[in-house]
Amino acid sequence: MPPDSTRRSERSRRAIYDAALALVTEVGYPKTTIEGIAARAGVGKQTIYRWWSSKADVLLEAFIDLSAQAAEAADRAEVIGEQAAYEIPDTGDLEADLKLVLRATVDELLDPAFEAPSRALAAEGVVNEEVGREFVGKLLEPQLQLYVKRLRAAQEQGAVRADLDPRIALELFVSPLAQRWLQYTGPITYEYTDKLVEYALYGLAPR
Amino acid sequence: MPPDSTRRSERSRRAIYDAALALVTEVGYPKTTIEGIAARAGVGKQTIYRWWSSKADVLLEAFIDLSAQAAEAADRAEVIGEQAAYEIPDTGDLEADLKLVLRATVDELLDPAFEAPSRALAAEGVVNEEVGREFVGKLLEPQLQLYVKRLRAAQEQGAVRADLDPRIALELFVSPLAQRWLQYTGPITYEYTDKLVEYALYGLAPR
DNA sequence: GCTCGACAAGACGACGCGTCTCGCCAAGAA
DNA sequence: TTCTTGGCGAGACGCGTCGTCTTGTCGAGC
Repeated sequence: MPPDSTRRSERSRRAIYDAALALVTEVGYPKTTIEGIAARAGVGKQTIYRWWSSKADVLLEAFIDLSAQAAEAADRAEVIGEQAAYEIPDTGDLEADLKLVLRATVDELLDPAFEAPSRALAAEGVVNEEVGREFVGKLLEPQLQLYVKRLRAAQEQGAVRADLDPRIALELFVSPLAQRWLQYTGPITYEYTDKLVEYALYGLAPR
Repeated sequence: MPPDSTRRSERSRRAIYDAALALVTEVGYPKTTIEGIAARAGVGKQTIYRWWSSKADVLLEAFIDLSAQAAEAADRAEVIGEQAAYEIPDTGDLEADLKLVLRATVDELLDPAFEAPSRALAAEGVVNEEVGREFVGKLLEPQLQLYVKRLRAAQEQGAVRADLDPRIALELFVSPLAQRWLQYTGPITYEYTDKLVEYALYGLAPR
């Protein structure tokens, strides 16, 4: 039978999240062990096995929690443009808006606190379809839907062709950045993401 | 001191490649162990540790070998269009050529014999920069350079703007497919890759 | 005050790690 | 031919982590 969640220790849960994120950052995902997380968190191993099914599962929840905290903090501070986790700006200039957001994404991808855990989860997701789909569903796809929304607005404004599928269109500038980050296929710079936006909007063929 | 490669057993090398590829396909990368590869190949563990530094290293060489064999076979058969590992066709119609090659790539990505090992290596590469760079340098980048060559030809033909960087341009249609495959962010179909080519060539903005 | 179940701690057998020590055997030297 | 060399298959070894199980503690609700 499942454990009684009303008696669950919030203190342990938080300690486990913190320990998991710290260990992944410090020693890397492969050397992060359940035993290590338990020891660091001052927690019995059984407490981890009681609530999570695997190392990846722990890290996924820890990272979701971290993202939620970060989004909340950004929301409170009402900082626009630095890392708009909740919405993509709409100034009426699609090209400028996309360039701005992609530059912010570049900053986030290179932020060590986010890089280690998200790399670990992405890697696990490549080889473990269940983890992959959960990672995408809970973290990646919601971000991508922000682009869908912005592109739909652009279609109404006439800045993007009305017959295009926004969910595919966004991949033209998001996926190249993602691939460079995931697979080290090239450098990640503002100049690069700016070009991606330009190439995607105006096409490779001459006008 | 390094071992004497002139006395190396070719028989063992091949058996190790075969065992590694088979195990990754059958039980998955995480459950593939050096001990398991050795046992399956009928080989002492030390023989593996003598010539390779890690599980990823073994698999990388095994997969490179597999790819080389496949390319050689395709070359011999002179099959054009099904899986052109050596060159991208140039019929003068860039859109058609790219659609054809991307459709072939879709087939390859869904081929079980290639999928398991290449997923495993990609995953390892995400979290292990050294493996990642080797994977890219030896396997991925050579493939991408075929697109660079084809796009350069298209630029000379006037089918692609002369001021674009072909190495970035190719990412508009290759990376989205790669991301969907790696991260399960969406279905992979011919219709999808066809659209990628169209969107990339003619742009998102109205003409 | 009593019960119940999560908790920290850690013992347990299983297993893969990477290193090592054995004979065995084939190729080149004497 | 005989001798030497070094990779070879096999597997023992100590170590660390796995996931499970046991023990005693503690706090919340009846």
